[in-house]
Amino acid sequence: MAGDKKISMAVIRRLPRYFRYLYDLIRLDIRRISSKELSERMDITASQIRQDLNCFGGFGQQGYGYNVQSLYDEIGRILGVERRFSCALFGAGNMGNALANYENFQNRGFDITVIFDSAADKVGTAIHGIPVLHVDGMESFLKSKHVDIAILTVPNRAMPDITARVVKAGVKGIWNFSPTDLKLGEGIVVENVHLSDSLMVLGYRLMEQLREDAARRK
Amino acid sequence: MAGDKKISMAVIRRLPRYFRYLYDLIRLDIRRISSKELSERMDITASQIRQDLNCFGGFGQQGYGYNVQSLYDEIGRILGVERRFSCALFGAGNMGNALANYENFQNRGFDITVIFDSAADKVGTAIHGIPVLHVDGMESFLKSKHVDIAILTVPNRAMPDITARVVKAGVKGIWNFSPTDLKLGEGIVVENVHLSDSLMVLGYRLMEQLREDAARRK
DNA sequence: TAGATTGTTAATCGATTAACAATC
DNA sequence: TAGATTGTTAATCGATTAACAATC
Repeated sequence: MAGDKKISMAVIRRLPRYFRYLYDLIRLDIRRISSKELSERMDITASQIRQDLNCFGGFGQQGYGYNVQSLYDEIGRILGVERRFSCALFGAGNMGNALANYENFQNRGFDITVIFDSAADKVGTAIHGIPVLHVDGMESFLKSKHVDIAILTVPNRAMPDITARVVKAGVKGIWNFSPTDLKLGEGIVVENVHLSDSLMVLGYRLMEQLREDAARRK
Repeated sequence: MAGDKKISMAVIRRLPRYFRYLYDLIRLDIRRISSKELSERMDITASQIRQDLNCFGGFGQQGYGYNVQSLYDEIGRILGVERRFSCALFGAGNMGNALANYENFQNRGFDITVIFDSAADKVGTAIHGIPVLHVDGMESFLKSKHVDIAILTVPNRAMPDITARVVKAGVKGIWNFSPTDLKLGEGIVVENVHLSDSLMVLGYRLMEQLREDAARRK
């Protein structure tokens, strides 16, 4: 049922993955798919797929399965790909550069409208056509342009100041690339991309794997 | 007990976070901490902290708590920060550039020893002192230099070819920045960084938040 | 010793999987 | 109609939280 009951984060985090797989199916010109077939492609159980989708509504048809295009559209709608968010990128370093140049965010409804930095040689330039302004002037820009999301790629030491200021200026979402964990009040949504954490987990799992390989060889 | 029973991924993914918080405590010159105090800082339950740590051994002391430095050392050891992995970076685009310039991976024991690309204007140059070689020659390099990890920042269309080749050349871990989900055999460890997925989840949660805000205002 | 806090077992909660009646 | 496959309920599994005896 498409009720209003709270959807669990576990389900939400799987939605973009469904979205990607369905897009692939469309490109392969596959028109319909059963939870069974999809489960084999995605390597999750058919049960989970049906449970997940039924959090949002009955998108399938008994005896038939799911129409690929309409399921894709539905999940896109749930993820809100048609709405647009205005984003400000903080930090014009290497990661900031990479994100500013990444076309894909546009397609997903995220417009990076400004980049803030404090380095004199960067302020006044543009990256991928996006103007780089001095961070001192963020408040008036964020408020007047109604920026929804701050993308943070600033050094750790700058984090407390920057986060406090963007939140005060009305930003509601933060995409955080710094290792700092943000402690913010209610009503601010934070999504972390902790690259070092991810790499360390890879390292742990790799060591574990190598230990297993060694044990098997014995 | 420091047994050999399989540690769950949920626990492993929390380890880098403990590691970061303990490092912060060291810098604050805090010598000991109880699970209660740490739980308040990290916003998780004290019970969970004690359960997590006890997967690996009894690091604390009744009536005292945990010694910050030695707990930091223990978790570092579990995460294997002292071992070194040899990494090859594929793709000298914006993301590749950002990763090549990121000092922090070195500190965590990951050495990027080579960058592979196919663009004539990039091959033969160096990024952050790391040589950019043509991707055609990857096999001999990967094998002779015993590369452990491939960091993939290549376009989607190049993924099937590149992954097949790095695995064949003996790479055991993949840090994947492309939206492609890798389907690999047993024994290859893959850690994904799906930036678009993360951003879409942020978008979903933000819409949800805005709906709640609107409901509250009524 | 008394107080504090761990290590660990038991209880609870939530997420995943299995089963099957409903229905296309 | 018969076969297929969903939507949904029930069972299982695993992770989190609570409780408390052990012990510093």
